[in-house]
Amino acid sequence: MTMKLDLFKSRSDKRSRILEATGQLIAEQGFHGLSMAKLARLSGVAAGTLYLYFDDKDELIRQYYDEIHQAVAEQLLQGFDRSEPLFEQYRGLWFRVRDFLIANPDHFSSKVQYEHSPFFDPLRQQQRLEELFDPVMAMFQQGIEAGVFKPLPIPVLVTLSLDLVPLLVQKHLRGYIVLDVETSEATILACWSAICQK
Amino acid sequence: MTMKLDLFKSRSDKRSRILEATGQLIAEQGFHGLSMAKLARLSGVAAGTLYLYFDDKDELIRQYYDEIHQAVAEQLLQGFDRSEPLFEQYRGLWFRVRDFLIANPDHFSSKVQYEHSPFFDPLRQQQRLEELFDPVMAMFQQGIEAGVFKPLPIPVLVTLSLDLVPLLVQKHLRGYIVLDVETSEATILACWSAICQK
Amino acid sequence: MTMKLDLFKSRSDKRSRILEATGQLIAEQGFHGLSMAKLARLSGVAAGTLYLYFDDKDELIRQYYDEIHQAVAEQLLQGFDRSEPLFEQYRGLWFRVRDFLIANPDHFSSKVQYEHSPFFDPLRQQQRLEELFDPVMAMFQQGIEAGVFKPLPIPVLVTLSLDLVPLLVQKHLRGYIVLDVETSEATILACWSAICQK
Amino acid sequence: MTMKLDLFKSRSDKRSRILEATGQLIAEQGFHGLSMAKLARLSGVAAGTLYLYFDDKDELIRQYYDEIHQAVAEQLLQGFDRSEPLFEQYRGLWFRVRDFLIANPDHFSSKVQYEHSPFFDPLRQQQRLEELFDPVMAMFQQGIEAGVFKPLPIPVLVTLSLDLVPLLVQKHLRGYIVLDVETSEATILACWSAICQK
DNA sequence: GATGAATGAGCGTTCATTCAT
DNA sequence: GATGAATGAACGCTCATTCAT
Repeated sequence: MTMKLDLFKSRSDKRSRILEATGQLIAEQGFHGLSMAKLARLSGVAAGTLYLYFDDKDELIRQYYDEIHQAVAEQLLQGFDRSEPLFEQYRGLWFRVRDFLIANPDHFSSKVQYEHSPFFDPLRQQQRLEELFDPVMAMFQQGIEAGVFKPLPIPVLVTLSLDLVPLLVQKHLRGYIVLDVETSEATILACWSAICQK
Repeated sequence: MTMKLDLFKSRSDKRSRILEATGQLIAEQGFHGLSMAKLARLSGVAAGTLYLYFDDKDELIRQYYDEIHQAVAEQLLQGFDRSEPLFEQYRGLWFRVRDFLIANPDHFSSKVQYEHSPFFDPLRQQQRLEELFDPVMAMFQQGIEAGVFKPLPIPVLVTLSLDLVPLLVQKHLRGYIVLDVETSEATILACWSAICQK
Repeated sequence: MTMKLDLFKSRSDKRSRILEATGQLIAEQGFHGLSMAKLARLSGVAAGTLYLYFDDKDELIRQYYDEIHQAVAEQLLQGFDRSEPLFEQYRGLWFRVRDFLIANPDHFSSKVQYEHSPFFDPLRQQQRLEELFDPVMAMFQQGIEAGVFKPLPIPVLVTLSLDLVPLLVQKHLRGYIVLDVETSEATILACWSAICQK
Repeated sequence: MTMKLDLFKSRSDKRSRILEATGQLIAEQGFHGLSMAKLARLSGVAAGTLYLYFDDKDELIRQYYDEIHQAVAEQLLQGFDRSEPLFEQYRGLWFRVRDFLIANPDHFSSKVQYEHSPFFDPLRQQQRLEELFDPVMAMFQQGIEAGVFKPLPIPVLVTLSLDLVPLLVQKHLRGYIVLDVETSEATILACWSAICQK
């Protein structure tokens, strides 16, 4: 099973090719290197055609990240089994996030740039994330209700356990740490201590 | 005592005004909205004058963030007392970071945009941060040697305890959570569990 | 039959207009006065449009002079008949150069400015000239082999006979001399003495 | 005896330094690379000071070339002996021009750029040249009157004999020909044939 | 006389977007 | 639907010149 993303295989062929080229361009040249002209060339589509499928650059980028997030969520939740013990659910998710980010090293940077660009609407994003990751929210809810997790707001619990994985992977990719399985397991336990009662 | 930054009050007056305007422009329009022409207008300075004080846009941005980081480090470390008990040192720092980010709500976004821009040099940054926050590194080192903290790499301990503060403040500012003193204290304890042995 | 150049009448209409405006601008304001903004205005074209037809200013200038040189060569060699006696070939060419330079008084100055500008590549130019003026080179070769011309390097013979025409026309245009037919005929004979044996 | 120019050793020290730096800058970076800021730096003088000695850039350049031409004329006429036979006078001058241009390979290019720049006033130049090279004009006049030279206008005779030296040296420096003593002597004789009766 | 900080018009170039075909 | 030529405002940057000190 690969963690590499394979996307955009639906709807209009042109639309898919454009979004695919968007990803490729961002990966190769960074968020700032995304110009409509380059995008048209790489998509094999005329410049004007971009505007048949997307209102403007903003919309294109928004839709690109919407689809990315959708796909990422599906991939991360594949194998997420709510019937497992809480710790197993959490630990599995932690590893899937780690593996995905290591397999897609540009993803996090690209996402961060998007989230701090003028295109980004934080409220819209929050709603989508809650929908996409509803099972994860449910897991935290269950843990609180069962008295296993501390009675902190769920977003705090998420930060204490999952939000730091991208930060750790980034340090790993830059060579500041080595996030091997052993270190990961220790960190997972550390986070588990953070969110659990007692 | 205010946590609001008051910077650039040294060297040439023009240079200060330019750097101040840089901060204002990034806060108002985002990193992408920083153009030399706008900057000149807001500084009340001619376009060419910018180049008397900075070699080019790269240099200007680099120097802007160098000064910002210097000032932030000084402010965060003010009152950081290595003779206090470990927990007190850590807790005090946690609160100062929180208070600073709440008082300077654009700081984190601006920093993140910079760090994912083509101007950014991660190696140089890493070195500077270790110098600026040397006492904090020493605190973690001491905690490990005393057997209080888990024997994890220091960058991991940093992530588990301090790197999440910006994420939490961001959620606070967006209204997903309320990071009041009570929640903060609970979170501080949670992080403390994460990094401590046992 | 006019000696005035009529160029750029092929390919895209816009491209022609740009090159025509280039010539006009150089004639009116000199090589140094050629800016892309002025060029766009005079061409009746938007600034960005220039870059649809030419990669950058260098390329535009290079292509402008390539086309000019091509057209000039064609015009100067029109009626150049290798079957005529050597003297007739040479004399005819001399007059066509004179007439052309008088009809296009800015041509020489423009050419000289180009050849001393940073855009200019002397090697490339030399090759092109030898190709364009191949029949003239052949004429000199033939003269040497027939023992009519002195056994000097061809470029020296060219200088002794043809390179001075622009200098003379320049003096004529500035009013230092009057290069009428009589003076021309005398000068042609003088040059002929210079290059011929005995 | 060197043919290298040593100039500007008179009048105000600052003025000399500025003109010296002008020559150095043109030699190193070409005519186009001459900016007032660089010139000030290289002269060791403040930008504003340039305008104490010269009205503007035009004037500075004009005065620079005036002094250059003066010095060049003096150097070329050193040893020019009107009492020698005509051919010896002419031959000696030819060689001094050749040697000077080879020793100062940038001189010709710089002069040509100047003469085709907007700073240049051809009438003024013509008058100065006739004054500076008065003995040479006299030589040609004498040759005509003695019936040795063809009764052509003097500027034509100058072109036929001396104006081509720079062209030949340029071809020499670019490697198209080798202007050694032998070739020079042959060319001198060729030019002599061009200007002499018979 | 001498300074050098300051100016601002101008430079070559890019790019999101439009629209006639 | 699809094209791609065309736009023109905006970009980062340079430079001859001025003027308060």
